[in-house]
Amino acid sequence: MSSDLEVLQEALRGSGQRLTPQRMMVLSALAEQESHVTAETLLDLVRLDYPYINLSTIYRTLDLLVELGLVAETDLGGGVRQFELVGTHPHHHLICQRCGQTVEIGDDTLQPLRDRLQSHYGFEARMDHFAIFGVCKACREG
Amino acid sequence: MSSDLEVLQEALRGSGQRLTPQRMMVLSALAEQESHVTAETLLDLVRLDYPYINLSTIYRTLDLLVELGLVAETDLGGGVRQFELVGTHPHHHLICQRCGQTVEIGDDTLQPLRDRLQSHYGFEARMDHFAIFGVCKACREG
DNA sequence: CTTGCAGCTGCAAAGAGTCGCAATAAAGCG
DNA sequence: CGCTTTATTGCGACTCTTTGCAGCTGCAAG
Repeated sequence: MSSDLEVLQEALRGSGQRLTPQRMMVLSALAEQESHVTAETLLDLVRLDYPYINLSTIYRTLDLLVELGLVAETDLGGGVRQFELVGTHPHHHLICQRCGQTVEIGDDTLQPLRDRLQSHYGFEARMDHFAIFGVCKACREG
Repeated sequence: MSSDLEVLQEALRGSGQRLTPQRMMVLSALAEQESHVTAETLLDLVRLDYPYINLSTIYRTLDLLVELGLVAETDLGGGVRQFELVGTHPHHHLICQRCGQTVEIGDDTLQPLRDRLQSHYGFEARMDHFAIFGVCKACREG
């Protein structure tokens, strides 16, 4: 299915931006991933097809996709940012600061907060992929 | 008031760590600030008293203080991290991705989410200073 | 008061991400 | 199909932050 590419094309056209081979390759590499990827990983993946692509192009493309709401970015705590296509499987992470374990939670958990921000502040929160740090049950009891 | 130092001393003793002049200077510089500061700013402040302190000491001290829950760190989006003493004035930020404006919201807004994470997942979320990105009312209507 | 040893500090160098700029190449147009 | 405009690319330099290491120091036991 090429709907991702179509969405990209649409989004780019809408804001007067260009559909370049590099952008298509980045998006296609993203679409192949099951889970989060780093910029470095994407660089390697795209270089399989096109060895001349530059890391800053990857970053700029990712920034653009994030801005368009097509990609979610998250810092899961390791000092490296993770990127992921939005919409396929909306979720968030609880990260234990003691043991480092991460638990995935559904997007519906954040809906009440979203609603509240909307009604109280008129703010449309874009929480596509949140990382919430804290202490897990096991570590608190141990 | 020296309660910050007492808290620090207590916390350090508990985990077998040391109370060094550098750490005291960093904490004291933090305590003088009204609002967020960057590591670089802290470096300048501490160097007023002790010109030999190293930037990595600042970062390591901040990491430690964050781990102990005394300091909150936030990336407000500018690529530079902001640090702030916890407890004085718990708050969070809504940041508009269009116009860049930030709005401060009270900590109580996040309490329902905290409660939910606690009851559903046994997870004690540490959301000391959140940055929530999205689109503000003005930008959505304009 | 001295000593031993974690735990710190400062330094230098590596990682991660960003920026400015000249060259390139999409898209639209005739 | 070639031309023009202008966004985008690739590159190198730069910023912010982390890490490895060698030497130093707080602190508690002797």
